Parts: sequence; structure tokens; C-alpha cells
Amino acid sequence: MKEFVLNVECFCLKDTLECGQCFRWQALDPEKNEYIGIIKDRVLKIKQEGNKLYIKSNVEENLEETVRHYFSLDENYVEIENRICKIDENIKNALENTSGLRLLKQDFFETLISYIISANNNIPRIKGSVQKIAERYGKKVTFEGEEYYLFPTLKELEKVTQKEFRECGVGFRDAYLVQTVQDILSHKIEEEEIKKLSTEELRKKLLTLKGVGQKVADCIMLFSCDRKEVFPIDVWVERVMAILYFRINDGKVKKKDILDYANTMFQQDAGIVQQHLFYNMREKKVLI
DNA sequence: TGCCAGGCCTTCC
DNA sequence: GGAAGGCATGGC
Repeated sequence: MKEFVLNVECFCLKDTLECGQCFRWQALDPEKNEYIGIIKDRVLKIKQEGNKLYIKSNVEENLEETVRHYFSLDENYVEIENRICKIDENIKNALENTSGLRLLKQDFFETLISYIISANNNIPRIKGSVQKIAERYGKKVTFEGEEYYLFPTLKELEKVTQKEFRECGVGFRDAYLVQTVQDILSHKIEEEEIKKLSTEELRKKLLTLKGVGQKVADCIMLFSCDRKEVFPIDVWVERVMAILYFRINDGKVKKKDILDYANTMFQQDAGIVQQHLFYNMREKKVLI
């Protein structure tokens, strides 16, 4: 199998994969910027050296197209970053650490299930649960002599019971998962249809699913429905916004006030700004 | 031991 | 419509 090389600019593989938007990529060697993961039905090994991406996959068909789409490589992030760094000093400072972070275009169903699991949970445990679900119910794929598991399809999760989900470590979210799978099977929401809706209408639809509240809905829209204007607010974002924009270090700011501020100031780039602020605070531990 | 984690649901005003 | 309490489970 041949290695495929792609030129990129304004792209950081590490920050894009480690900023918390996805749960299944694995660093092979953190020093080498090399990761292995799954996009839909194929396994990919990707390494970044400077402006070059080196890609291998078990499926060569449409490989470039798949990678370009998943990593949003055809979108002009130079322009986006130039625009957001002019908004304020906080964003400008954050970008010094996290320039090249891109929003992924992930699979809708996988994102939905993963973010239902994410509620009141921590990232290592979310990753563990998603991995267990894949190992139990997803299709096995062999790549370079190793075994990997695709994220299960809707059909593959059709008969999974509450107890079986719980055995994957999802805790009290087990019932939400069963209900959501059944709701999608019965066409309560249909991916192709809801993706055509306005962001407000789409959110309203997602909120009808059990285990999907405002924050989870916004993450699903941001990470799998290409809605860059949504601004998911979790405990971290609440904290970072309170400190940076409301000058409050040890108190609460109303979510509505944070949301109003983000919508007004960050506008169509709110989701990208959110990721930079979130990742900077959580991982890089940088506060201005 | 107690608190927290990329919150949401139900119940009760 | 808003506040309060409960919720599985692992890490610190």
C-alpha cells in the first residue's frame, strides 16, 4: 500500500485531534505527530511533518477526498484565523498556542452517541466507553496486521440492551442510548432531513432526543453538522469565559449572558473560538 | 473521603 | 421558566 502525501497550511494535526472534539484517535508516538484512527469505514494512519501530511489507509479509494473533507482542508482557515484574532486579545493570545486547530466533519451518528455519553463525564472515560462499544458491536477491520473496530452502525446497535450498554461503562446514560437508537430507527429524526434545517430548527430536533440537552446538541451541530456559529457551553467554557470576559474568578456567570456575548462578538466563528479557548484552558493551561 | 467530570432528566414551584 | 436533587463510575 502506498503512502499518500498532502500539502497543508494552517493545519495542526495534533491540536485538531487532541482538542477534545473526537474520541477515537490514538497517538502512536506523541513526539512524532503520528496518529491512527478511523473515518467512517476505513482505518488511517496520519503523520504530520511541517506542511506535509503522510497518510496510509486500508482503503485507497477516495482517500484524498475523505481526508480533505474530514479535516476541512478545503476551507480557508488562514482567513478564519486572521478574522478571529482581530476580535480581541484573548483570542489572539490563544491562537499563538493553537493555530491550525480545525473543526472536524465527523460522522453524525457516532457524534450523537459519543456526546450523549459525554454528559457529566470525563474525557478518558468517554473514550473508553466509545471504544468498548466499537469493539463489541462494530465491524472488525485489519490494518498492517492490527485489528481495529469501526464505530457501529445504527443497525448494529438496534438490539443492544440497556444492560449491555452499561457494561460498556456508560453508567446512567444507558437508557438514553437505547432510547436514542430506537428513536432514530423509527425515523423520529432523519440525518439527511435535519441537516437541511436552520441551526435553530436543527437544535430543536436534536433536543427531542433523550440525553441531548443544549450543550450536547451544540456539540453535535459543531462537530458533525458543519455549524460553526454554535457555541457549546460546558463547565470549562463557562469558567474560561467568566474569567476572560466577565472578570469573575470564583463565581458563576449566567449561561445566557455568556451565549449573548459569544453570539454578538464571535458571530459566525463562535464555534471555532470556543474550541481555541477551551483547548487553551484545558490542555495548554494558559490563561491570559 | 469527597469532589469533579465537555449535563440531562424529573420533580416541584 | 427556573431551581434543586439525583444520577454511574473512575481519577485525583
